[in-house]
Amino acid sequence: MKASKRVRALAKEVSRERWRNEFGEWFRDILISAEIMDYRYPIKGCGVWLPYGFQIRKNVFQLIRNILDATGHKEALFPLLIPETSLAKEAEHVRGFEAQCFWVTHGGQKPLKIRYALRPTSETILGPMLHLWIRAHTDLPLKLYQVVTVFRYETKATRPILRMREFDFKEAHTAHATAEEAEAEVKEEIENYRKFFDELCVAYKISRRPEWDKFAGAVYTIAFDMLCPDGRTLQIGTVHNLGQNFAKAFDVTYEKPDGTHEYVWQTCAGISGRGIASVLIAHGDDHGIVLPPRIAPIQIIVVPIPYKEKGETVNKKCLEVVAKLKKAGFRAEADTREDVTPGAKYYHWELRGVPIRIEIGPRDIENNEATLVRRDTLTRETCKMEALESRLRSLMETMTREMRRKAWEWLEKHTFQTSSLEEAKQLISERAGIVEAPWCGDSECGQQIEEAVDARILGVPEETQTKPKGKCILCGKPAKTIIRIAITY
RNA sequence: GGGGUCGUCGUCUAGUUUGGUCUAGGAUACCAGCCUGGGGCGCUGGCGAUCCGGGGUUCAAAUCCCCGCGACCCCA
Repeated sequence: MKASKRVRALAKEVSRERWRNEFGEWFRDILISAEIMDYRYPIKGCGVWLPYGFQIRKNVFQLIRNILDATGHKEALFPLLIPETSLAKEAEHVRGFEAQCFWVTHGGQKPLKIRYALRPTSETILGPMLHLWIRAHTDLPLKLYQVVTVFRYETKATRPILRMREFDFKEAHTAHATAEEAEAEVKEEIENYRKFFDELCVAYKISRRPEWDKFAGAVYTIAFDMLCPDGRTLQIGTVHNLGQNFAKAFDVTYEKPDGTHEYVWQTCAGISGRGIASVLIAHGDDHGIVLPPRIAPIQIIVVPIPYKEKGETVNKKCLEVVAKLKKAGFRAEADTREDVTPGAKYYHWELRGVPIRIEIGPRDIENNEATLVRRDTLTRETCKMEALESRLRSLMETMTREMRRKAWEWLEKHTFQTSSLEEAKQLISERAGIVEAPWCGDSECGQQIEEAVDARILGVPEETQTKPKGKCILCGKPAKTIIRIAITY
């Protein structure tokens, strides 16, 4: 057992056997052992973000905040409670959400006259306020976002981070004067999310969800999906064009320059804690998680390799290096625990995904060097002390680039094109990944495809304009589009 | 919505079929000390479980029955 572990550790390719073959268990274990989330809270679907996980989460939040700020979105904070009367205003919306709401029914001992829902999403919270705030075209566009937790009463398959009853939500809400502006905003949100996931080095497919699977109350829904190692996809971000549906429900109108009035055009977009999960999943291996330097709470861990009487010198050197790196803007720390061997420290920090490890021992000091180890490849190199900072900077860039490339390669390798229903079925049953096939565009037919292959239709590719060749995979009529099919989380 | 499997130290697990030998065993983690130190070192000692919660059957329940909570899987 120990021998095989050692061999694995020193092998050229970092092992991903468990990551691939026992993904569910791998993910669960990693959350606890890497100290990201403790899911043992006594309510189903609720978990505790542990300090290390919370720090990752914080860095991811900062990333999305920066991106939204840069496109003129203003952060705000709306209330948690929704009066039932508000939730009920948009017919489709309430139909989609009322069954998954937690309801506040009492104040103290007294039953409430009007029940309150804990927000499952916030469109109907914005509604009454937009009605008050928006008077004229000069008030538009209005671009807001908030970072909150939302609540959905999942009855069955809850999973840590992937499907929780309480989960964090970075939701953007916008209102515009024209349909065209709303449409442009949707494009902008998609670009924002691209940037976001590119920074996280996560690979994704962007699909226009089919009619029967769009957001309740939206005109259309664009979704980002990633592929998990077990061949199932995970929805990690959505952008919705709401048209005037909510504006009509909440009577949100504005005065045009010519004095007439019109309902506003709205969009909304959201990314949940799954955004964090996507990073953990995309880059994981049998040693643990691998964090892109951009979001790693600790970017560099310095491990002293003390030898008997030289222990003092080595530790001193390590602390010196850390101080220097901190000054240079790196998030660096030294692991000077005395009762833990260097090897144990390697495993400890690899599990937690620290991008770069620096080892400093007597040999390094003698040569005025440090030994650097990359977390993604576990490859070693030595570096002269005076070149350390620039080398670390370039290493981090290289790592980020290669992690991104590796993730995309993996996604593409598990995306299949076929025009045969049998083959699609086969691929899906093998959990091979995402299947792309020609489709006639008919909803009825689409839902029959879902049944036939026993999987979900993610939708029509949004990022490419691939012309479909041939006939619909099911009914044989001329194909109008490509659809993506996969087993989903 | 329907069906199934399961719940034992922090974690993983033995014991449950056939109630008594369980004062619940092991591994790992944790704590103390010694020894080490370029990939999970070793040794010694220690802490740690009213067996998910509640009720029932029985002389006797981790073990059988019922309800609840929670986890996992399959089907719709």
